[in-house]
Amino acid sequence: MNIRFYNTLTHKVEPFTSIEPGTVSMYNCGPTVYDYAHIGNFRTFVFADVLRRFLELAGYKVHQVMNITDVGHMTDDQLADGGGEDKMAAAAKRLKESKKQGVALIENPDDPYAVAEFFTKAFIEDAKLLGLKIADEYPGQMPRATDHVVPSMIPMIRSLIEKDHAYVAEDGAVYFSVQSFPEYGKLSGNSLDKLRGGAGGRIQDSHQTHKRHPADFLLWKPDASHLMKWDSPWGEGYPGWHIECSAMAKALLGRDTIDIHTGGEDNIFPHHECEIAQTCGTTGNDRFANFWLHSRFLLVEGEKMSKSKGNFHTVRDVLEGRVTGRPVDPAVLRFELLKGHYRSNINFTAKGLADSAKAVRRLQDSYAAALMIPLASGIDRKRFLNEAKQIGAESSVTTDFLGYLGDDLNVSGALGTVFTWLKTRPQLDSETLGIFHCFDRVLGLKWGEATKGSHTIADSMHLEVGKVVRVSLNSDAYKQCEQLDAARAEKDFAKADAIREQLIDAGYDVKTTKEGTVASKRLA
RNA sequence: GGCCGCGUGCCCGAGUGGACUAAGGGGGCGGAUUGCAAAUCCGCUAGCGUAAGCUGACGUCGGUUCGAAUCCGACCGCGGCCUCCA
Repeated sequence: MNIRFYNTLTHKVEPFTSIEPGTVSMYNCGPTVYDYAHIGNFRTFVFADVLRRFLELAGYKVHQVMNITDVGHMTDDQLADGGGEDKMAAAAKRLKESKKQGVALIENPDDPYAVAEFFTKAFIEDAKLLGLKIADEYPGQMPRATDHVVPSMIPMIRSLIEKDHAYVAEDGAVYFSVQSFPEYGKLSGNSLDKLRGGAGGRIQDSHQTHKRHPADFLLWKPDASHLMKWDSPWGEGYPGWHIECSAMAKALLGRDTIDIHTGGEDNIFPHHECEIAQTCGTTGNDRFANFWLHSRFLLVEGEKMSKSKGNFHTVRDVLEGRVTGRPVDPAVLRFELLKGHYRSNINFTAKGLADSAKAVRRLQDSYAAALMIPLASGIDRKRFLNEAKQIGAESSVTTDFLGYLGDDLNVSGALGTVFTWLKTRPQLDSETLGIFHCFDRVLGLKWGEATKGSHTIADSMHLEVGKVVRVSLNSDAYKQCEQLDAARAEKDFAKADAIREQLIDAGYDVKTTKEGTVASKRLA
């Protein structure tokens, strides 16, 4: 199929082809683990996940790597070139605060490795809830930077020095020399003479004096006082902020040039620019990644997300109901984060979340109905599912869906085909089930699993099954549904309404169908 | 100061030169159904008109074109970057 992506490197939409036919190597800039991940982080991670899933549905084998940044690094915005407070130290401080308040999240907050481990675990939990496939490949495909300092980063730094792309300055630190790499600036559209040093207000003059060029960036900082430190030919210290991705991409993907590299828009400069310089400086190739894809930022209720504005939400805040006052199903948050185009800012709103909940409910109910076919008709379930997958993948509906995704990952357009198709009231057969299956392979809303713990019926699309199907997986709610039906049959409406209220209070959406009452877990 | 992305109807969000008479979702309104709801289904949801139809409308103003939401220019607005940040 034809696939096109907007490539930040070339500033245009280009046809996508992989280096090796049939496989795609992809590196995603991953989380820092000094705190819980927020919804803006996950906007970018969900984007990367949808990209991977799309490529898989399109027939590629995808080698995906997402790093976990667990090296301390400085935290003070004004003191970026060394100095300032260590991020791990800041995280430790926060953990101690919570310990004082009686919540001991971790045994020893002064152990940076323990802090990193704690937030890594939290991240993987969040990632699994939100359906990131890469989380199932942890730790294999999700390397931790601390594991790669000695085997991958130090050799790469040494190689850059040998090839005169890096130098040891008077202060003992190792810097990459941007002037040794003429392509520096190509990705972001910057040029060395136009870059206004310090315009971002984050660098300190005293650290600039040892560099040959103001834009030279740190590869190794000797610093015995740093919380996390390693032995190196340049003294005990820690690696620069950009080297980990270059080193781990090479180590885990096993190639000098990869197909796709992704990240948030803030990574374009300097992070990805520096990665290109480092990798190409080592390999001598002119490309690190053939395609650079960047997602735009998420806004909250139309404004930038910031702690001072009080609109800074972690994934947990949203899921546990601290944002909207009600728990939110992870599938709803995922839908909210993926429904817009990755190259537009998305606006996270309470209303949008409610919209998404409605959409997810419709999809889940419809899919659940299709899943009931073998149950309703007594067909062998496994055989039926396999057959359905095959037929679904060949359907023109699936082709349309893929067509939109192939056009620079147009998820909104693809969702349009989903709902347009649903409107046609598809027959409840193996093709329909197969189409749903294909949709969800990309959307990742776990429709099948979501139906667990709720009741559902096979005719929610008003299709011909000829048999009542009501599944009971949560016995309490199911019993209440039966009691409600009995009360209605006896025309004891007061009792029926009371039971309905109970179910609603317990967090269920209650609907009445010809076949009886159905309660399903409220999504948001 | 420089570089980059975006701006669509009540809201979200596709569309990127002619079939746009702007997909799809949400909300709203009317109807079917219901003990009542919810869900579901049908219709409507810029203005005028009984209607056929006419006129608007894609940040603003210009331009290119037989034809522009779509291309070009300027401007306005939003977002990102100019050494930690998705």
